[in-house]
Amino acid sequence: MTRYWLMKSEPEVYSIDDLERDGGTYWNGVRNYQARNFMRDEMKPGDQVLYHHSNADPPGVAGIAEVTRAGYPDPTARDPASDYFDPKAGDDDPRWYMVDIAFRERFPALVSLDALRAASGLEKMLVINRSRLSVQPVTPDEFRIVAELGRASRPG
DNA sequence: GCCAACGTTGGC
DNA sequence: GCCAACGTTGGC
Repeated sequence: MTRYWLMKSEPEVYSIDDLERDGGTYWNGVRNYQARNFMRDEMKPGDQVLYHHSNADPPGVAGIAEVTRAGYPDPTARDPASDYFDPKAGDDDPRWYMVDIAFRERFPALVSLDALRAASGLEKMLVINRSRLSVQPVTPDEFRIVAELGRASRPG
C-alpha cells in the first residue's frame, strides 16, 4: 500500500533543487522519536513524499519525492565527528533511522503555507497544526490536493 | 532576531 | 513518575 508523507528540509541546507541535481539522497539527521518511528516502521519504497521547505521565505511544499529505501540505521548517530552524533546510540541499538528518497517532481512554484491554509480539504494537515514535526503522514486526499495545487502553480 | 510551541532532560 | 528548566524549531 502506497502511503503519503510530508518531509521538511531547510532549503539553505538541502533544497528541492539539490535533490533534483543529486537525483536522490538519504534522509539522515532526524532526531525526533515520532519522526523516527515513521521512518523506521512505516515508510516503504514507493511511498510518495511532499517535499516541504521550512525556515524559508515563504515556507511551503516545493515538489514531490519518493521513498526508495525503507528505514535503516542512521550511521551519523554513531559518528563522533558528525553534528548528529548521539552517544546513546550503540551496536545493539542504532536508536536513529533514516530512509532514502529520490527526486520525482519540482512544482513550477512553491505551494506556500498560506496557500495550504487557504485550500479546502487541508484543514487537518499536520504541517499547519504541528509545524515542528519534520516527518509526518498525509492522507491520500491531502497529497492529491497539494499535488494539484503545485502542478497548477505559476512561477512568480 | 524574536518568541511561542513543544520535545527532552534530570532532580526529586 | 512528575514537572520545571532547558534547548530547538520554525513562522513571523
